[in-house]
Amino acid sequence: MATVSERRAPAAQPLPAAFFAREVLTVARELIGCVLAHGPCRGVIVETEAYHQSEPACHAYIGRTPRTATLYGPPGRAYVYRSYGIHALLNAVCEPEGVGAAVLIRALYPLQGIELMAQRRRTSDRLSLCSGPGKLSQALGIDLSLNGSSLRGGPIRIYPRHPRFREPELVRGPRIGISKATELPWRFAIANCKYVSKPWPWRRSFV
DNA sequence: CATGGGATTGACT
DNA sequence: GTCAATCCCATGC
Repeated sequence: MATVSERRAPAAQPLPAAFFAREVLTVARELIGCVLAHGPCRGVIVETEAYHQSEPACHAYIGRTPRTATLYGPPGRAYVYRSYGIHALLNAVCEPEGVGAAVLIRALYPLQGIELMAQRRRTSDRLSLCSGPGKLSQALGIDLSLNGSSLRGGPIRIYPRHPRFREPELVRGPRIGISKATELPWRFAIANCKYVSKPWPWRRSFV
């Protein structure tokens, strides 16, 4: 008879840089269900958006500047920037080095470190702990100093979806909070998930 | 050097 | 539904 330790899956390694070096839309889709960790806090990624230098909603659209240097750098690093003067938004840099592209992590299903998250967010409502890009950064303690850090060997890590969790059913739609390239359906989320930043007003479309 | 625009959120009408 | 908070950085003079 198999023991518990034999039955348990081996400890997962963070996603390799090669995972992020692919097309940003592919990475945005496949990051759904993966686990984001910082310190004692962990959560399942339930919502993402893709950004690419070829479209004007992406910061990298203007070319390489001090601000966008991280976006054009090697894949598998964190691009963290300040939004509206208040919030730190976390992205995963994608595509080969030299291409400006990233996936914005927009919402998590909290797994571990929930008490600390609640303390930082000043709420105990689990649904609103990480249901937005600014919220999840606050909950996990992610700030601008982590811009450029590795998502594999740095303080922030992203782990693959646990094998015993089945592949999530996804929905897809236009990105939120942007004024340019609003027609692109580059937002992804787990279908019917209550932990996303905003519900899907449109009819469900499967990926 | 001055200005303006946000990949958001929470409080309020 | 409206709106302000607040800061980094790109742009233009």
